[in-house]
Amino acid sequence: MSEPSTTPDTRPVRVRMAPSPTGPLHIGTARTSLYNYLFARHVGGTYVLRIEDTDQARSTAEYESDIIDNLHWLGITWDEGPQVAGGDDRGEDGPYRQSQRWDLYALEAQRLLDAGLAYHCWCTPDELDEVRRQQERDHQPPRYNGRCLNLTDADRAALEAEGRKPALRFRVPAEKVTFDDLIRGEVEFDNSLLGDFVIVRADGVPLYHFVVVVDDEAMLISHVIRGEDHLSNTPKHIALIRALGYTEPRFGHIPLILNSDRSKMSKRKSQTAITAYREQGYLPEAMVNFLAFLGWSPGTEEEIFTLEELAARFDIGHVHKAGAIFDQDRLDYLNGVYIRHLTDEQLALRLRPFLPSALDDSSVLRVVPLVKERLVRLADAVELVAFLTETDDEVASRYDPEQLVPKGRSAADAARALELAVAVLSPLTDDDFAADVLESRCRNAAEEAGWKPGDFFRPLRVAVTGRTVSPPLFGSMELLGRDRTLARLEAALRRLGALEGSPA
RNA sequence: GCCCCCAUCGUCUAGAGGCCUAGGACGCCACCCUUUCAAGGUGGAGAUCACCGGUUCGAAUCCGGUUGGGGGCACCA
Repeated sequence: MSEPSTTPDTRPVRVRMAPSPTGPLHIGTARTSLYNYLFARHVGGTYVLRIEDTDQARSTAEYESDIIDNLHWLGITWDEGPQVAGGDDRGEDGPYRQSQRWDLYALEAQRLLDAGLAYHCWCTPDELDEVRRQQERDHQPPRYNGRCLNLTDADRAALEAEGRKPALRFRVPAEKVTFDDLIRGEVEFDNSLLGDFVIVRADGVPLYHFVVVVDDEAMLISHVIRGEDHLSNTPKHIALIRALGYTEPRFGHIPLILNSDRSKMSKRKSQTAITAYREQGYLPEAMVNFLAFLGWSPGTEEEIFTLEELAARFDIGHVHKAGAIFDQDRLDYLNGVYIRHLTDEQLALRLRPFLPSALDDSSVLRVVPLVKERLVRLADAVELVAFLTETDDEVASRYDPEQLVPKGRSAADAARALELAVAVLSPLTDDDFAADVLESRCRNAAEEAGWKPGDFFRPLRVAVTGRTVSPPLFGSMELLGRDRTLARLEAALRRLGALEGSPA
């Protein structure tokens, strides 16, 4: 087994995140980005963002924007790459989109070809498929059989004459490869099991395993921190690094985020797009805190950390080896914690985009104290305050005698409670219509009627909000205002009256 | 199939040979508070540290094997 020609650790710390814009920012990519960010910030290194868009057929500008926007949303910033700090591309080693770096790849591919370390391959997909199937039948590792390695010049000329374009295959040295993973320690692979792999497609497009190695060298990356799904690909990269005479970076493979069935987290089984969580009103602070703890902990019992605190504490050596299931309940809990930590003004600002524009800014601010302790996600506020923007008729259409009437009471009882409420509230002016006044009047009325407050309030709540679950009743009435509150109480009363008039 | 990685309550985790009759948090259950729902408070159930062997005076922690799970093996990334 051969040793790398250059020692790692001689470079200043530079890490990179290399998302592929073939889909919206994925939870797993976000977490890998976060760990790279924390690692870089912890040691004062440089963080590079590189867009891996060699697969032009699947990459789109929309996905690239989604990835960049959501990374920004999470608070993750990079020193070099596209839209640094939300502005222009910046950095000395750009461009930072692989689709703009093809000259470099072509040059490096030619070097390998000239040195005899790579060769043209004319095999068709069908032929390769057949070989693979045969190998499976023979219980052999599926790998390229080296057919085009032994072509004569005449063979080659004949194939070229047919007008066929060759792919370029890397000639993998049959040797054992060892590396010291930052998280897993010493790992050994036998590259003789690998088979020569394609590094440039027949149409001239360079492939991932090749470009990742070329770019990491060109961008002087010192530590490659990525998902465990790349662990088995690392020996390929190391073989390429050696063939090209590059410096071998340190590798660190972080555990995967898992579906509840412990398979790699996927769109099929989980919600994987960061955007989706953002749209439901998860806070970026909660998301970051949650993601950081999926595979890492500071080794104490503290669990609420800001991004800055995480960067100060983060230690790659404490990252777990085993995968972690994405636990929605825990995310929900953390999100609630972060929502409650916000000031009313901050929460109002965050809630603004989720609430209807019919609710003006000052109303949003007034609504905050009523909903703050009840929110898991920001979007939950929509249903909680819907009674404010719904018309009286819309609310009335929700009235259901089952809900209007408290357990163990009759419709007549419920009507009586509504009548009493109207009686004690209607004398109030609009200015006097404040929660504490409303509450004391209604409590007195309940007491005089011999009702438990909870039972008495039930028909009022349903009348005013159209729902059995609502923000605190009297604060809700205050926000609604005198006239609308009374109109709804009376509408509910009519509903109950109609009920009594009809046969049970 | 081949190669590699992994293994502490349902889940996220603490644990770096004695501090562990295994701690915290989420979730769950009960009670308290209470105008609904939440939030908050108190308490509880929940892990023979996957299994088997070894090393050691002593192992959740070190070693080997077994089992189970996962990942990778593309002219995708």
